[in-house]
Amino acid sequence: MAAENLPSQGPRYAALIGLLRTAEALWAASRVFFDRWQLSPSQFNLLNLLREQPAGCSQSELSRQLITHRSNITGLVDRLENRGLVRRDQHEHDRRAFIVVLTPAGRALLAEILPLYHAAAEVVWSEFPAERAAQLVADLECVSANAARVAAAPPGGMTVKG
Amino acid sequence: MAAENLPSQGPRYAALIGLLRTAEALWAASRVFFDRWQLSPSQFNLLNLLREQPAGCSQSELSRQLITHRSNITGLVDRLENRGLVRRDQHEHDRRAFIVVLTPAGRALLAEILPLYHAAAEVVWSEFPAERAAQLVADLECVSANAARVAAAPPGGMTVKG
DNA sequence: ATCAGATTGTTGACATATCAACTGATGTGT
DNA sequence: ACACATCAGTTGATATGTCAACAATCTGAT
Repeated sequence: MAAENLPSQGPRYAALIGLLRTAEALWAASRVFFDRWQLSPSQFNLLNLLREQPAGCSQSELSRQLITHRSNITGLVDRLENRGLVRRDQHEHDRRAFIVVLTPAGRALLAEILPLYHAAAEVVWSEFPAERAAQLVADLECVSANAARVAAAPPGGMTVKG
Repeated sequence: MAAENLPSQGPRYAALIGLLRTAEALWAASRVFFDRWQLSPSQFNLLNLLREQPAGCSQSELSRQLITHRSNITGLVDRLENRGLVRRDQHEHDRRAFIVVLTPAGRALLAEILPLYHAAAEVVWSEFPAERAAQLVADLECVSANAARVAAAPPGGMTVKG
């Protein structure tokens, strides 16, 4: 009974488990951070994306850039619109589409958050020189790309062995 | 209008955004991986945790180890129990609690998954020597701990300035 | 022995995510 | 011009996550 449940079955298995756990912890920390403004990380990401695109964005374009499903954007924009942070404008040439834009209130909220966000980033990386932080992110992107590849085309065959 | 939306407002801000993005991508990749067995990453984590604790686990203990709310475990165990992968046994000394244990079917499913999971871990880390993979995870844990700290006690004061 | 305070698991309300199916509108090929 | 495919957004079903509130049970202090 002690021989069968090896705590770690290889350093790379352990590293992958650890990676997923810390990824989750990071996401949870960002949720705590944004709670002060009753914003979810997803809501912040959407607002921040709109800030970088002052002309606005269709919902489909938002879903592509946020790497999430179209249907997700509906409710996200609904709630942000109800709070007056974004607005749905009619698209000029396409009657199917909306253009989602930041309202002044949304822009003001971001102006309040971003300085604290930048300060938080400094603390988060305080033990790493900027280059090493960039290297860590690059390495993680490499790992993440490998993960996406192997998840889509797994090493044991398409589905189960068959 | 071009001077105001700087694409990156400092390397550490950019690194933090990149970190959260890749963390999300990693989690999404793991979801794709487990889809073949109609398992969510959370369901796999629960099963895998039970594998390491053959005597079973109360739901509260599961929630602590999986870093999630108690109420989450209820539905998670419900669905796994409906599929016959885990079982709720009565706790001997505490009539409030259940002991959740793997069924033989759950153990068999893990035995099918784990070799593929190990193989996937090898591919994911293929460009990194094992030591460097461990270093990356250690660095990420450090960053993640800093993030949790700064999220809970933000640098700009408790709530907003005031 | 009893009562106050924790703890366990469930429930309900809600936010976020997936996917399939649907309505309209746009585009394209013949 | 018409048929067909594609795309935009919404909706409903479901899974996952948060939190607050509740009943039942355990624990400890008096």
